[in-house]
Amino acid sequence: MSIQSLNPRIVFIATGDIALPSFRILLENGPRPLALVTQPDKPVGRHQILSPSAIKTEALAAGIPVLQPEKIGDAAAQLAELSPDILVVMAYGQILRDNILTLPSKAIINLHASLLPRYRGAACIQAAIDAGDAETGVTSMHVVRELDAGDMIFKKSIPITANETGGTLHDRLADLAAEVLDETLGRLADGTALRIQQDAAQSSYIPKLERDDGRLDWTQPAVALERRIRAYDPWPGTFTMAIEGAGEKRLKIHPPTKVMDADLAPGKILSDGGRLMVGCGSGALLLTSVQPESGRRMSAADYLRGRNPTGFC
RNA sequence: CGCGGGAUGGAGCAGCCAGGUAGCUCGUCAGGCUCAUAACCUGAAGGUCGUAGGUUCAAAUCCUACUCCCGCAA
Repeated sequence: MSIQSLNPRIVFIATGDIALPSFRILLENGPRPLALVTQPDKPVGRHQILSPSAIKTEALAAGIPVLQPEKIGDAAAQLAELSPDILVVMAYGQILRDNILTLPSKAIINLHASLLPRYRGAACIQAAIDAGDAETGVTSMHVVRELDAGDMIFKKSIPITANETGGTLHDRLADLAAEVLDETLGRLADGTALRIQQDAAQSSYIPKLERDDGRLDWTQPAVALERRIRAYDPWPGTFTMAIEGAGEKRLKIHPPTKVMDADLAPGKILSDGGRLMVGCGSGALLLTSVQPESGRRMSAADYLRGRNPTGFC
């Protein structure tokens, strides 16, 4: 029995771009969502222009009604009128309360970009790379009050490559999520869906990342820093403070970087022939791409040509 | 109009506050040294100092407007 033939009434709840492929697969293969719930438009970019999420734009283009309540609880009555069978939640950005959890007749499911119970929370993608995991994936689960702690239905994994960044992994997981959603809906429809309790002892929670979390600590081992620089690209990015003369200037560090077997004090710089090497807690890191304050992204060689940093901190 | 930084030969920067011959580190080209070199030495070419106005005897430098780039913030 296919999910399409049952034609459950679905409402899609999402804001982040990672949900786009999943939303599209419903538009293409059905069941067509009755509505999209997404966060209110927010001021975005350098000029703080009010902008809709990409998924809202797609929904409108497809003729799907869009709801943008300040708090999703405010829209409970409106959603109840749609009498949904299944709510699909992904990267929405608000905690769902009981008045929403009890709405659908069949299930409220969430797609999460990690192999639960590892990496519950917002920064799950970065966490997998940062930890040096060999693989990660997408898990579908039933939504409960505790964040990302519901019973799991289905999961699919993919390997993390050696030069994986948060950005590339985000995109791959977005596509994977669409497959997981399709499979999950199918299993729910034909009654083969599993319900696997999460082992709380194995769980970990990764809070939302802030800009300042990207500051590199050069006393850490080079291998850990190399992973972090990849994990945090493009969000929140990594940076250090470059000591230039009497002052310090912010310097963004972009991947790729290379771990070197060199004995150099943490934060100390070795530059020769346009190569920029920084000492770490153990080993050193060869930087290839950096971005000074108010400047554009440039090679380490270009950076050294005009600036004269004496160390990083 | 959210806050702030920037635009100077091919690259990255200094010079601007206290206007008066355009500089640094590289790159390019030519020659030299060398078994040889991305190393070293010598020399050369290359810039309407983002655009348009204004002030001035004189503007990269002061004033005004505009264009583009970037950081913060989201």
